Amino acid sequence: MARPQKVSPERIIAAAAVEFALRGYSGARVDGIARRARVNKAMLYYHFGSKQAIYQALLRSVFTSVAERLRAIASSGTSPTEMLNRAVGALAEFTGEHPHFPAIMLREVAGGGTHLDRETLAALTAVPKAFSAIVLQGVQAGVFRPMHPVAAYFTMIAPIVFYMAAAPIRKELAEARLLDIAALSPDTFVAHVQDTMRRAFSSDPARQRRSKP
Amino acid sequence: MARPQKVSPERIIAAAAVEFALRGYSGARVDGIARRARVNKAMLYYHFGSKQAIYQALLRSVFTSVAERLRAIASSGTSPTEMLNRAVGALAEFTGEHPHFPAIMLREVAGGGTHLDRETLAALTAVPKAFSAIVLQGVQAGVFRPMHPVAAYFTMIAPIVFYMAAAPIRKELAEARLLDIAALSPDTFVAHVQDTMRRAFSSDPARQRRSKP
DNA sequence: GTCTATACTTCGATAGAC
DNA sequence: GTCTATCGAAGTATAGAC
Repeated sequence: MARPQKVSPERIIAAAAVEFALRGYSGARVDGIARRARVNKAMLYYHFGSKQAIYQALLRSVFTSVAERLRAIASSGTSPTEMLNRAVGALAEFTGEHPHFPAIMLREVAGGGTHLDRETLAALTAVPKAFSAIVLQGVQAGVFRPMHPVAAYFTMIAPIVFYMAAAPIRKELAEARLLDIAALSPDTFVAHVQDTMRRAFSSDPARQRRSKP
Repeated sequence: MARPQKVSPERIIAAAAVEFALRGYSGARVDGIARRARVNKAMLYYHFGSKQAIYQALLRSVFTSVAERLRAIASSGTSPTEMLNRAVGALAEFTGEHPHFPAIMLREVAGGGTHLDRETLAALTAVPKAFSAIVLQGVQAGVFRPMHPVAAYFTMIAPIVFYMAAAPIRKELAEARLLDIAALSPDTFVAHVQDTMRRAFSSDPARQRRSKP
């Protein structure tokens, strides 16, 4: 019978996601995280010990979730082409649930892993590994052309993450009438990436429409 | 006959590029920029007035250079497919000359343009506009499938910038033996992206090899 | 476990001599 | 134009009461 007050650590991580995504590691303020989580700043230090520890806990949580979704798709038993579609869709869907994910990923890549310990790096690595499993199945089945699975990973995840993270700047450019992108909705773009990846990965044009030549 | 001391503003911008790329806007230190540029900190304020002004000058310079290269390709008169190859190559080449460019771009996208004035936003916009000119030529000639040119832009630039910016983290993961990417050199990846984009943008399999069906 | 108050540090910016 | 010295704000982290 302990009670009322919601858990805390989860709320703190959720608040940290917003703060780090918006301002970056250095720009994020511990006070800002505390305010967003509606807990006292001392609580952050009580639960996590440091700003860096909060950051690492956040990244481990995010990357582990993403990798799990991709692994589920990789072991679903459907066709590689369908897995590819679902992988792109799953990333878009994950972004819908965690709108801060793309910016966090972009910032961490740009930061070169400076603030990460080995465990967090391992969690990050699980994402390309999960996607590689999909690519390898497609290549071995002959429906994808031979390619380095990590190269395929970069060409798939970068457009999705980049476009999604660019949401604020796209909005700003559209409103300032600097760029005409009214027709480019997120759904449209996700479909574009699925189409693009399917064409780019297919082993050859003849097989592009039928999986059994 | 003024003399000795090299110009300064250029040196400051070059130093700022390194500092901002490595640490992000908030993480970058004005003292750090001054030290890298081997000028006194007061000189930065004499020439630029504020940290933010240095940042904006840097971004205008970088985006303007990139846009110019793409525009040159767009008006070169070669085939759209060749332009596409050259655009990807030009971005890779630009990164070779300005190794900090990818991280700066990723960080700015993630930051949502927060630190930018309208002029800098316009300079940023020139990049997708220049690439769109290439895409539109290809679509009108029938060698590219119909697509939103800005969608095409995102799918092309994101992999290059993302992969290049990831250089430090790729190195770290490879050395920690967390990911096997020894075979994935920058040259290999650039060729992969060129191949991927050519396949993804082609109007249809039959036309992939001949421009006149 | 939770909060207030504060110690300690770092950073952006400027004053003022030369 | 260039430098040294420094101010004031803001930031991370902690002490200590409850």
